[in-house]
Amino acid sequence: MATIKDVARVAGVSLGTVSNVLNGKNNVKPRNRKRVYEAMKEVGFHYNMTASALRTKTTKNIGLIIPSITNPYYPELARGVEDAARQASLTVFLCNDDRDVEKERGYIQALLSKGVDGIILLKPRLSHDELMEVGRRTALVLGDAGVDTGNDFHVVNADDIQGVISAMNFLGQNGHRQIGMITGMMESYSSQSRIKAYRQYLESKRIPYREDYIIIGDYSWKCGCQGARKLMGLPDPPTAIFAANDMMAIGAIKGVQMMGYRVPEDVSIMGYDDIEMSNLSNPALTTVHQPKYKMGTECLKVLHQCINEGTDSGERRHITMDNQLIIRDSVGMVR
Amino acid sequence: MATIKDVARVAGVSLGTVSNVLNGKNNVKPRNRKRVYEAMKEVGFHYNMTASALRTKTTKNIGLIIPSITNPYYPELARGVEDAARQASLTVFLCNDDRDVEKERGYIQALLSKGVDGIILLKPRLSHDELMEVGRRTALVLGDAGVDTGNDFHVVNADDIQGVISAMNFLGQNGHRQIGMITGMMESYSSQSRIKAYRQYLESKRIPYREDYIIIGDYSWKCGCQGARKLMGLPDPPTAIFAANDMMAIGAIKGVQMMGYRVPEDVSIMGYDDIEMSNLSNPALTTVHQPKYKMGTECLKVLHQCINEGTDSGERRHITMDNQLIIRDSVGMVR
DNA sequence: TTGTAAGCGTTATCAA
DNA sequence: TTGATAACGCTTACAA
Repeated sequence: MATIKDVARVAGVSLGTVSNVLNGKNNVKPRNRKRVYEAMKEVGFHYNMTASALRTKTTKNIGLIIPSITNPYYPELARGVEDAARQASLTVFLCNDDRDVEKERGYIQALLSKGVDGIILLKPRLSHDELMEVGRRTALVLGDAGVDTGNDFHVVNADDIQGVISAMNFLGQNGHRQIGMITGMMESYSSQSRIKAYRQYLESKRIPYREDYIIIGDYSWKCGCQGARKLMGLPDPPTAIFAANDMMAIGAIKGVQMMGYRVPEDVSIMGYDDIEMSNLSNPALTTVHQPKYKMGTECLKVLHQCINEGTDSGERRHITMDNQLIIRDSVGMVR
Repeated sequence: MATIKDVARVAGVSLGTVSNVLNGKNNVKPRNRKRVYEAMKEVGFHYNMTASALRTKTTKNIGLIIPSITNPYYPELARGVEDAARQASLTVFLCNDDRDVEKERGYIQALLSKGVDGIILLKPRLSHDELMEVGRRTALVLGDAGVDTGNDFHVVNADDIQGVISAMNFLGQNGHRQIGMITGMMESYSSQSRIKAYRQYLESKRIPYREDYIIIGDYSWKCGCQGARKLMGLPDPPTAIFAANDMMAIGAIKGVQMMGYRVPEDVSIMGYDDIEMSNLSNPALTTVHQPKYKMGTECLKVLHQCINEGTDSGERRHITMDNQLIIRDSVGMVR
């Protein structure tokens, strides 16, 4: 493998000069610059970023840690960070941690040891202290992180409260007061804030909270299907079902249809996320759009700033992205 | 940042000894090994893989280049390579090339320069020669690659011919002889082989090939929707529609339903891929299952062998994975 | 504007 | 079993 040394020799210039043309410095005589380019071609030179990284302590690599790319929420987000990373000449390591602390820790250690310039960590499970330590070692941006992050981290969140409230409001406007909910896993921060917002809405409308209207789900469509069936099996079933993500909502549609109910004539279904498939369910799903791609680009933008400023510049950015109600066909007036 | 030099000093041993314990060599006295560990803790040592990579010329990083992670075919495949990579202590760079040669080339150059130990490239667009050059510089595994790869590369393919034939056979068994097809983009190798297999089936059954039964699609559900509508608008519409992927098939279901047709009573719809959503369409989609996750793990397995053997060990592996017909509810007997 | 040389943090070779 | 030392391929003072 040819190195800059070979290039220098062939071009009849010094190492430093070759390095300078490689780095686009303008303190090189055109004549020499040309010679260097020719020599590079002649010897078949390939730049070695590892060596550069060792010297400069920057790899132009970043890590993206998400629960799982197979969760339909994440491909778009990942694409967002990737596109923005590409623009910033960064390459991204993709890591799926399955929301498992051990895996998360493992990936972070690996990334750190590989010298990434920064890490975007979604739905972090690590303790505050551990995260602080990571933040000391590299640029760190948290996504979909809990409130307990205080002002210690850069955070990009979707506004779950606002999203849930607008969904509930729309249900309310359609006359629904008996609203069942299928939640996500309760250890998830966003599940908790979604259910909190649900209760908040109920209180504001003086609608009593009913334990039996709550199904704890796991974000899978099967769960949505079963959950909806359980809800509709109640002696006093809800007139609307709000699922904490679209997969479960689509499962819920399937579930109630299997029982012979029509959507939305007999029961309304509201989703959350607005994944591509929501257009395609039958009826098309009314849901809350999360700006997934935008969240990805935003995460990278913050990370990039963070990298350029150095880790320890005082201010921590806190970005909250708005969600938007998407009205399609799965919610109707209460019968 | 503490280095092994600091560790060595504090532990009162030499650099080499520290390196040896770090690399799990057993030629270190237990006593010294213990001292080293203590010293590492004391000085807060963090292993620097960049330095190691420079010296050993192996980064434990690999690249995965796919068209786009937002295409529902790829998350599962990516997860497969990631899981297998994790087991092999490899970290993976994710690159979306949108099937654009320039982007593909750009990513490959970047990965090469970053010293990846290998690259998994799906649906390659580069010329044979360029790919050969890449293969000379790093371990290379091609996925979903055309036939023109000859015996020059390691290749993992799904058996499109067999998959399409079994789908067509099933349609045939249900009495269908007028079968419309919505293809993928024609520059895609797998689109071509799918349509080839379609024609092959027709010939074998002595069914004339009809140009007007072919819609050129782009793998999007919208296209499936429009395509199906066009097909059903024909004076002599098909009794079954075979879409080259599930997204288009689900779009097709939606499209024909909008026209008032029932699936499968009035027209049957067959998909391809078996993405998770196919369970959820209404009716549930009959389709051909592609072992996406398995393809991912298989790609990595081959790459890993390839890395361990060195690039130039003669034999090129060629793996073809079977597809499997999944019978659900969108195909029925011809009326 | 160019050349020289030190150094980034490891691993590997060789001698002790 | 250990220690000293030379790489690995680049960047960056500093000197010329």
